[in-house]
Amino acid sequence: MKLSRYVIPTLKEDPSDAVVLSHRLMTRAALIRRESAGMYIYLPLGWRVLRKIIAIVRDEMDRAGAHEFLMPEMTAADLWRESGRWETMGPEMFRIRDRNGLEYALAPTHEEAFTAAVRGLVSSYRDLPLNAYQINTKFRDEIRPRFGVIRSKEFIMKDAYSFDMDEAGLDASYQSMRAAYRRIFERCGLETIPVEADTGAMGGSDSEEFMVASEVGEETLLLCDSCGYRANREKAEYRRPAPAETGTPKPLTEKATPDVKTIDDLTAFFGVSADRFLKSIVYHADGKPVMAVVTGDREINEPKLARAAGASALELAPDAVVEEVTGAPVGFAGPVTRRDIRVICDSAVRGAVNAITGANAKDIHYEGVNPGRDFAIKEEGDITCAEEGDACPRCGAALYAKKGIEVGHIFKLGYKYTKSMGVSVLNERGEEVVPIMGCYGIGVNRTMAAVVEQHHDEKGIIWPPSLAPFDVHLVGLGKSEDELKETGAIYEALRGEGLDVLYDDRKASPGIKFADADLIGIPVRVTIGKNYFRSGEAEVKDRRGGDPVAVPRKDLAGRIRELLHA
RNA sequence: CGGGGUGUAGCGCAGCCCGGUAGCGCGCCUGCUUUGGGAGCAGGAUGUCGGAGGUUCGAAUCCUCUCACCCCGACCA
Repeated sequence: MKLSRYVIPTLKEDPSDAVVLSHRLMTRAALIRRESAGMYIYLPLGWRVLRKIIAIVRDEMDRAGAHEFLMPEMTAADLWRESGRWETMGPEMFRIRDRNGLEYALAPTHEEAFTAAVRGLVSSYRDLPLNAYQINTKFRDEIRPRFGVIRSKEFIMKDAYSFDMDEAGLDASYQSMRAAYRRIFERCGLETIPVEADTGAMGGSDSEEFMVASEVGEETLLLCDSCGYRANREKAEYRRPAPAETGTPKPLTEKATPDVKTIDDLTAFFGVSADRFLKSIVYHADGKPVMAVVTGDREINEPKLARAAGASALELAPDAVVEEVTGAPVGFAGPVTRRDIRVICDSAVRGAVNAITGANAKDIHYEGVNPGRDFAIKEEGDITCAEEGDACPRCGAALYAKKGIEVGHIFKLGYKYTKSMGVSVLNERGEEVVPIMGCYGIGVNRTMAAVVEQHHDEKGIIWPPSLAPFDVHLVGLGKSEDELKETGAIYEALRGEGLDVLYDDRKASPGIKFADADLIGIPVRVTIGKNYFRSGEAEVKDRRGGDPVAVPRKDLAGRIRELLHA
């Protein structure tokens, strides 16, 4: 490709709206342009990279025995009503109507669509296992699109759905996808950390996310180097320390605490550490109020709480609801006073002695609160977040935290969709069996951004050869007609060798050409300039680093190949 | 949705407080000279100052409404 005829509007300055590095570099290197909030144009260069990623994903999925489909993006509302998600998906799902008033969703995911499709395609155990996938656009009305292509309203996802006769089959499908994912990310030059994950709104059991460690990651991972435990903070467990305070129980007393509401206020007011308090927060779990009680030094983990409550939607209750169920303004809630509200306690609450908690009355707290004596613990479980420094649930070593970008997610779905949507096949004995599902996603655009986050320097992107938009960046510095002709001949010769060449044939200064080459980040740069016209040796430079090497023309293609495979 | 902020040339920004013919840098076009790490000189083009309404002799600037976008918090690949 001749650069003078291509569309590569590189930018010298950072775009003002880009805060993360991958977004800045991808915009400056002319891979993407923002179209509007959360929507991006992929320029020819960016689309080439996406296609490389897609090709790797497709190759590995096919190798793992999955079958590629192409599903409609517009999915009929009835499909979603069958699974019950038309009601539960919420505003994240774009909903539209046709001229007759029929309702559709712009698919944010395709469980229903694939389940319905497979329902009509399989009838016998001989048809299973089946793993169906597609590489297609997803639409999500994100609360807040962010970080360029990392979180957008419209993105390309590879989503796969496996159907098996039984759990053993599902496990085999799951493990096969797990292996394929490892290969995919490895081939993309991405170092990923697989972590245990929550299954979220899709519902299911086993679940792993593939994370790319990055400061701009929106996920927090808790990791243990000593035993290899790795989990998303939403899911991470931790070993509880033995209760520190084991004094004798004191009587329950009221204490006036005017305007003392937060744990920070309380530690200052009482002059004791945060773990001495029982923090009581009122949530709405599927619209019903639930009080979560944890020790004051801990953060409530909402996914864990939702699971403990058996709720699919969980959010902080509005202040008015808090006042109604506790009889006090926000800041004075507690589990002691009898109220008609469901209470879920963290497992650390049971060990508390002489704790302090809200008295469900304005400006009053209780001291000397002893669980079991002053209130009954009816429901308890782990509903708090693990923190850096907590003990690993497996080996007890200290966990440490890292930020990560989620690029892939695999999980065992179970029977949720096959049951609700009535999928069944006949087994060997002619009995109806409901298949069990697994579900596997990769964010293609996000993968691209994650690669840029992981592979760059101060000058620009450094593409892994497997994803690079071109193999070689040929910089022509010649001026005379003969020199231009000679450079053009080298360009054609390299193309003839089967290399993808981006030929900078512009009439521009060397500085501009080198700067653009560094910014765009094609793995090998070949310069045809003074040295070549003097000695017949081209300058070959590895974008990853190292000094340029002089290479005779006849050895060029071979040398380039070596670098691409290094 | 709550909190903070920004909309002025393709990009990055100044001008706004204190109203008076819209500017700078980069990029773009023409010519000459240059050119192995973002060249020089000369000339040139480009704006409904986000939109609507208002105040005023006069609005990028003041007022009201509105739209869009960005950043910080609740969702997920």
